[in-house]
Amino acid sequence: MVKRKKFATIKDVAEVSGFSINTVSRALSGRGYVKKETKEKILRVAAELGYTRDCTASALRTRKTHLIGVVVVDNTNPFYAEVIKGIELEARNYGYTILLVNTDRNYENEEKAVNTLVQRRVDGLIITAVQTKIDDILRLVQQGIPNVVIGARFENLPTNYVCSDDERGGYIVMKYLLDTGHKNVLFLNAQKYKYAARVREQGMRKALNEYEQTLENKIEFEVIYSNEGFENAYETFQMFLRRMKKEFKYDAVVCYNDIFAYAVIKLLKENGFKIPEELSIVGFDDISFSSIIEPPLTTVATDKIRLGREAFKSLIKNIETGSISQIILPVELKVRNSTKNRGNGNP
Amino acid sequence: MVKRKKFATIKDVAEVSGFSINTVSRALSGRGYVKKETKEKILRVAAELGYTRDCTASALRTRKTHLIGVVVVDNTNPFYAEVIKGIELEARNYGYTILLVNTDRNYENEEKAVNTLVQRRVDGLIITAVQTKIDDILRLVQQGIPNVVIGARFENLPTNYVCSDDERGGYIVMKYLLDTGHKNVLFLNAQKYKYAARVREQGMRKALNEYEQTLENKIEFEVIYSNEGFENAYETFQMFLRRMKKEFKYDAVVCYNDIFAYAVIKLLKENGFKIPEELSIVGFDDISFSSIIEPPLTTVATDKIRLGREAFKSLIKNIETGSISQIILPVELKVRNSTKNRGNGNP
DNA sequence: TTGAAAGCGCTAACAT
DNA sequence: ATGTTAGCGCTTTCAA
Repeated sequence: MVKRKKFATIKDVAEVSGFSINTVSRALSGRGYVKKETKEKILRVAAELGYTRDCTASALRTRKTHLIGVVVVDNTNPFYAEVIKGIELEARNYGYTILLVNTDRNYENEEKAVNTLVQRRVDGLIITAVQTKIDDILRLVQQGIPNVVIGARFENLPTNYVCSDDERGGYIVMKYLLDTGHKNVLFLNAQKYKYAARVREQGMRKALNEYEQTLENKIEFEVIYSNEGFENAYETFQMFLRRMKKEFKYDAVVCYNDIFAYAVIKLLKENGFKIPEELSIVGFDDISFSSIIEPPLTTVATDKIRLGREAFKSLIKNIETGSISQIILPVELKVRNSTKNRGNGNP
Repeated sequence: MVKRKKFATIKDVAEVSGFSINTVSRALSGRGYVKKETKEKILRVAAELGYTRDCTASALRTRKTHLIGVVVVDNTNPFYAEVIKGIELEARNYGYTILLVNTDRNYENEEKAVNTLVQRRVDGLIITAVQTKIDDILRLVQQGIPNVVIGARFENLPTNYVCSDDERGGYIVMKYLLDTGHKNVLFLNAQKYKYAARVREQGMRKALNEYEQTLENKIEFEVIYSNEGFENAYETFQMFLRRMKKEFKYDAVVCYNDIFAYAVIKLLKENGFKIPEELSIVGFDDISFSSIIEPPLTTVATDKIRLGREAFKSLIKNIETGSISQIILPVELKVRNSTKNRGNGNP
């Protein structure tokens, strides 16, 4: 085995170069005055010795680790994967490195994650919360530890958050469906403890109300709820289909996210439904597979990389200036082939 | 703004509890002798003061950060996403936290990533290498910094690696196609600087040779190469199709990975081919969408979460004992609906 | 069973 | 422009 070599320290560099520890420190960090030739010599010696700064030491001294904690429900979920990518990209730009922890949708894990990250003295945290409980986040706020929550809003709290405009997302989906002549809409939503689940439904109902008031037109709208994940959605929708038997009357199924939509599409195909001929399917998130699946999925898109970048920028601003930012990113309906115009809509 | 509170230190706990710093340290870390009542009192005081251990300080003193660096080409790639998940899961079990850095398939980024992680004094690194150049990894080995490479083998070097049995993967794919009566096989491979690209092709050729020797049966086998990613594969295959025009004669297209396969399926569908009626498609990796895409994709599966876990365990073993492990995980052909038996095969 | 003191590698205040 | 010194919060001898 190759024995791990001890790293050279600034002390070593000082001894070899003949300057003091302090001068070496200033030369290497670029802070403070050093004569040009001195600096050159020090840098040369440092290179010879294979010196690399020890971040653990400078972190202890300066109380800045340049580390940020990223707590996420599941990094394999394509939505979070892109958010993480955005965070990491921006963090790297700013000289930060991210500590990644998954919670597997479990609040206890989330709490543990936050605790270990605090122990590690991260400069701040970005959290996509499980949302069944938020005590851990409240505690962070109370302790004054910089943090940004992604995908949920705490309306009355002075906390940073970044999320997409989910109410508008729900609104534009419903409006689009009504405008294209759909009369029977089913919403396969996620559980309501999720912020996005609540407001997407709100947005849809808002569009529905507006439409019904202007047109005196009766629309069927039903909502069912599923736990997260392809399997759960598949099972929930399968049960629903069975209960409906032949009386399945919907001409559109809106799904809480694209993964739900994949489950719905799969089941409907298996049951002989033609999409979009017989009914339309809509998702949320526009994850990358949605454009290559069959049929390509109509969905409400958010720029997930941007979501991540904004979250990081919001965090860094909070770290540096203490200012709070609450950011809502725009959404956009991507109309693809899983929906079609059924005529006779709102002109 | 809520001012960030200074964290309580063991010194604070010592003063309040009336014991020495050292005793407090032992009580809190669990190392060394402390009387039961003393310990209880100390723990109580620590809790009152909201004490949390400062990892940056203990890392400096003990030279163990309990941090590991994970360098990955792109965390949004479903393959790597699962590998990361496996690493993170196992790391969390062992009290380690992962630092994640993307390289965007760029060697310079990989080198920078390795350098910053070394500066941060991670206890070890897990790297899915870009593979255009491996100097950075050689340097790690030479410096005696524990590391594990995922997905590539350095045959003559005493380095840790974990990969799947790609040669066998190629072999079983080709064997399966021949056994099910395919006569014209196209392989849309990745560029050959990739280890997996080379050995998958080798495995396929091996099966081909065995078959031709026993049966005196002539099989057409052609290989084309694409850069990584859906778009590149799409473009490469599109060019190929155009060049072929109407003379596209293959009854099977094997793809370097599932993402390539999605591109191929999309293009073939767009050009009116029926899958699997007219030709079979096979991928590698079995990422989660492969079972829900249309048609469900036949592919060579590896347990990616396990790949990640094994990588971490290999790393930790190397850190603790210095032993080298080279692990090759089994592969399995998942036959789904993108392939079919064309009869007249090897009985 | 507990305490005193040194020191990990770095930075920052102050002195020269 | 450079050096001296103290100290970040913890662990680790060693001594009591």
